Amino acid sequence: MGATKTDHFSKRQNELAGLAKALGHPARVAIIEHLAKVDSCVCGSIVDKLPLAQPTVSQHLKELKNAGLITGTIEGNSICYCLDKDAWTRLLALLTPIVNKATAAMENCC
Amino acid sequence: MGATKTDHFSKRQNELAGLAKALGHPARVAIIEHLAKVDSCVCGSIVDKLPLAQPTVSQHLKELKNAGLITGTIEGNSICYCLDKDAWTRLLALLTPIVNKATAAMENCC
DNA sequence: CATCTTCATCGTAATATTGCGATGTACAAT
DNA sequence: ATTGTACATCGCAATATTACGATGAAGATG
Repeated sequence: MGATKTDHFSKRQNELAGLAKALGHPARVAIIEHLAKVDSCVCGSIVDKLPLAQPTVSQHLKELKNAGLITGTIEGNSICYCLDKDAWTRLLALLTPIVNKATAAMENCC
Repeated sequence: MGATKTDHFSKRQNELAGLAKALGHPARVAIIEHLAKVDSCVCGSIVDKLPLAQPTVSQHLKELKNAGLITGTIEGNSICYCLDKDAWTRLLALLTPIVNKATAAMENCC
């Protein structure tokens, strides 16, 4: 065992888990926060911002791209990374109802 | 290698990564959604809702508790699980600025 | 063309996660 | 006291993740 039983869960559950999993590493959070701080696309220079070797960063960027949280457009010799609007909107849409329930639940609860 | 270099990143980044990682599995999303749907604490009966064996569910619940997303109170023979208001509020607070930037960035971007 | 820069991929080692059977613990009920 | 129920923990096997050196591919630059 060790493989996640993806097929036993709903599409929605797998979608949220996939997005959350992509965010579930500080290096990837750092990448995302950097893109958010710059407030636009970033061509190159992402490796320099992280305390990790280039292949490792490349791998993290790949996972973020696979999850859909960022896009990468080839820009001459380097690559232009950008936050993906739709994915982040979707993530918030998936989380908000849960957060609402979580904050409301305390009333009639332990 | 293989160990996450937690100490190279900021407290904030590790905090968000930790919360996201806990959500990064469909079984744990399913648990959370169940708690949200019921809209109050749930004593027992969580194992029955998942297509996983009891020790596996117990482990997922433990991770959610460690991340702080849920609380578990001993209630006689069973345990009362509940969404943790503060953690979810915090998660939203960590994500919102990023989402705002993500939705705004498309304007002046690739 | 030769070379540099930028990023991806391969291969591999270390470590973490996932899943479950077996077993343990604690309270409840008879 | 014995049995049952609910959950946790242990131990193991299968798989996934993390990290990086070495190497490869593609455009830029001299």
